Amino acid sequence: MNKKLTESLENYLETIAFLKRENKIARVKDISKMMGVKNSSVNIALNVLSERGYVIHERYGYVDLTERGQIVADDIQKKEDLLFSFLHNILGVEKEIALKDACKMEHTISDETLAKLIYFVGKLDNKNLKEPVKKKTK
Amino acid sequence: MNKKLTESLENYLETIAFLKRENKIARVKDISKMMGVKNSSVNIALNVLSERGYVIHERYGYVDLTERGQIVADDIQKKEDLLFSFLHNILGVEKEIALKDACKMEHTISDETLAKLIYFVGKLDNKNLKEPVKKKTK
DNA sequence: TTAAAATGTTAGCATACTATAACATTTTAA
DNA sequence: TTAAAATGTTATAGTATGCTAACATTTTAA
Repeated sequence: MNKKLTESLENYLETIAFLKRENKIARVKDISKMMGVKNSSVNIALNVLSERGYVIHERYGYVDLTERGQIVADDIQKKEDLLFSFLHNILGVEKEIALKDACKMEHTISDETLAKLIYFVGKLDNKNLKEPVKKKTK
Repeated sequence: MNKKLTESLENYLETIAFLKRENKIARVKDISKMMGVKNSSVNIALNVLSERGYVIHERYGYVDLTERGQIVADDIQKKEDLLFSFLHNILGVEKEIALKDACKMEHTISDETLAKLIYFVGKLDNKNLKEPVKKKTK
């Protein structure tokens, strides 16, 4: 059985995915710097993520995501992007705050809410771009 | 200095406030039952909340909120209500899931996002109730 | 090519939260 | 009014997360 990842572990995956996109590789030091934690904390997290099949990490070597780890990272990134866009572009929340809020919410939002939000955002776009909104008749 | 409360401690305050509203009083057993934890866990949380001035709890007696505790509980409840309403009434997320999501988000949403959401919900209501929406002219 | 610097790892400790089990107090009902 | 039941508390332990300090390895630059 595979327990759900904690928020912290999800953040490690997300960070590793980001570093791989940016630098092609991810190192312990980059991860700790980006996340504001110590190398030792990164190591411990990596051990857990390795055991559970989300990352590959050879001693003193680079850190890589397994397919399973990449899938989780992509999923979270997708949530973050949508939440950030909703908060910033639709609600008008300031960039930094919108990002901070999105980074917390991405770990807790349910698939159902995510789906509804995607639909809602799409509908809003249509309204704004294509036609005036009609009052819904009861 | 007063550190921010953890999500867990905020939940204890929220539950105590709920029980006081419903039953006039809050007891350790009611709290543990509602939160799905053991009495011993409640006790430890109450000790922390007492020390930090959020609750009053005499040994073997009822649990009460200080003014400070009540203010925090009210604040969180306000956030929960707004988030639930947005998720359920506007996005159309099913009741139980909307509540579950709101109960997580209420601990992380920033004041800025909260304010923007209140404004947005108000605007939507106006649109739906008073007049068709005009496309915003650039 | 080797010593210093940079990076990575491990051991031991701290905080937050929850649980179980043993014990204490209060409430209840016979 | 007192024994049983209900409720509350404490001691001890486990999981998750982070830190510092000591140590190991790799990279670098002289």
